[in-house]
Amino acid sequence: MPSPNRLLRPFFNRSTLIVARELLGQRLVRLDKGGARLSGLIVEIEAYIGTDDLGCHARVGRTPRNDSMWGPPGHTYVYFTYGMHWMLNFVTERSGYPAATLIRSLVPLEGLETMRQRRAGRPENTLTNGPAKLCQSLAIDRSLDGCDLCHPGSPLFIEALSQLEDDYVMTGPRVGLETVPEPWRSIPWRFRVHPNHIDILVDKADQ
DNA sequence: AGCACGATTAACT
DNA sequence: GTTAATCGTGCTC
Repeated sequence: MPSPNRLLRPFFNRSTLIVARELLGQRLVRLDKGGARLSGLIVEIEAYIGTDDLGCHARVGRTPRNDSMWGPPGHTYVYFTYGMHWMLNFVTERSGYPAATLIRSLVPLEGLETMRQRRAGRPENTLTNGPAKLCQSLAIDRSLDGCDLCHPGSPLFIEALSQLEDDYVMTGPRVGLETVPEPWRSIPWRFRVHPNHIDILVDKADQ
């Protein structure tokens, strides 16, 4: 059953910075085993753009690991790091150009019981407030690498809500790039929903 | 074949 | 604030 407001290919086939900015406040939906809906609002996201970006995995060229990032927009790029964590990205821009957005944090909306089970023993406020934590709660791993967000019936997609006003968007340097040379280390390609606006956003999404 | 390291997290002082 | 966990990946020999 196609979702009425699912974001489609043209949305992702644009400048990565625009896509990242506009994904803030949108609802990420994961159809779990059995079809149960797990979802959350995207409140933190980062952009990784091309082979010149020394913070981007594509800096080493096309490899089996980062292959999805070079493919068509609107697909996932899911990778494994630190020997234990999965990370979720959405591929942007034209096919052949490697760029993606890293989903760093969600506010959980649906399926919290399942998320709690997968994050057993951890505090309630740590279900999806980190790139590896949200992948654990949503059961995202290698099997979802290359998944087409725009394909009807896909187990992962974005439901469009209203666009966030600029007043509620914060930008800054990307996280975890301390060893990356400037300007890439400090370039403000991290986007967040202002903390004071998150409750309002959740209330609107609940309507 | 061997090596150094990572778009992180949790547990520690 | 510091550090261990843990292994796939890409690089060098």
